[in-house]
Amino acid sequence: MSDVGASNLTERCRLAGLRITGPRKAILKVLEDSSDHPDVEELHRRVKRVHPGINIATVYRTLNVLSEHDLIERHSFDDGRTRYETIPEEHHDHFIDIDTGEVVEFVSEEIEAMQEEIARRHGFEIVSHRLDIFVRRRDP
Amino acid sequence: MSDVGASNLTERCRLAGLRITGPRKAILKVLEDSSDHPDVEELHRRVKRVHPGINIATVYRTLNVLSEHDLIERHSFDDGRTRYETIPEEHHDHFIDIDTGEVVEFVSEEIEAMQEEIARRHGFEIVSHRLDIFVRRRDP
DNA sequence: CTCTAGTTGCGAATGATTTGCAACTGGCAT
DNA sequence: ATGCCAGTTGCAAATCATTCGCAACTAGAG
Repeated sequence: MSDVGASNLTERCRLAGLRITGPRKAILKVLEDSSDHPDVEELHRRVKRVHPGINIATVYRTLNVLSEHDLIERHSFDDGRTRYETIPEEHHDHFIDIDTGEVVEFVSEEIEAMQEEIARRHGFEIVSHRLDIFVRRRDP
Repeated sequence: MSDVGASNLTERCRLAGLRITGPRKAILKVLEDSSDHPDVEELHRRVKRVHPGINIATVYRTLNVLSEHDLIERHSFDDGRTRYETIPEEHHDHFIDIDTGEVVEFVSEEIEAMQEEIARRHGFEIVSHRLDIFVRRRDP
């Protein structure tokens, strides 16, 4: 019962009609085990540890399929490459430390609520959003 | 006094120590005249109308120089290409209509304030941020 | 007017991501 | 179990956005 989450993403893939192949199992496992926001190259590196033969094109293709099915989330901060994370239980936003590149997640009900409010005023319905705050550590 | 803004960006370039060349004049003019958020290819297209011979590499280089000097702002929504806009008088965030691709700007003091608050709680100092809200028009 | 560091055009190089294609393989239907 | 076949994979080549090397220019300081 410790890795309930493990079957979760795989199960959702199955429900989405995706075939659970060897390479995919490996990719899904790595995604589930990653609590950070790795880019494709890093994911490929991690996946190779459990499924050595895998080609990076497969990683790209799988990530695309997964994100098209809303099973993972794609981010583009500002470093040129795309980064991924599993869809979090509850939505969150990001602090990006511009000195270290570290990513910290946070949630704010108030901000979310205010977004809804503003969107409504503009006649929009929110589909999704992203809030990335670029920060640096306060001088101690 | 109608196009005060026109000499503005050019002037700021001069102050930043940049040489105002023919190609640059053209690029600056296009940037000033653009109220949308064009990508490099689109900017190149527009610049060619006023300075036909210009190479896209020049556009790239100039945009990089400008944004390094904080004279324009670079955005990466989710379509893979980078888009630019002149630095707005006051900061704003974006609604992106996922059906049409249209970008609408908005400001919210409250959200800004709330971000400061949250960052402080996390021991961060905000350098900048971006809030992109992906929306669709409310059914009438 | 001269000189030179900053700029430009061009084409080739890069880096990230996609695609064509032939060989495989899950997993539903026998 | 067994066979079938659309979905998937590996590989290499292709594509896309962006950068770079370099020789030829040119603002604009002196």
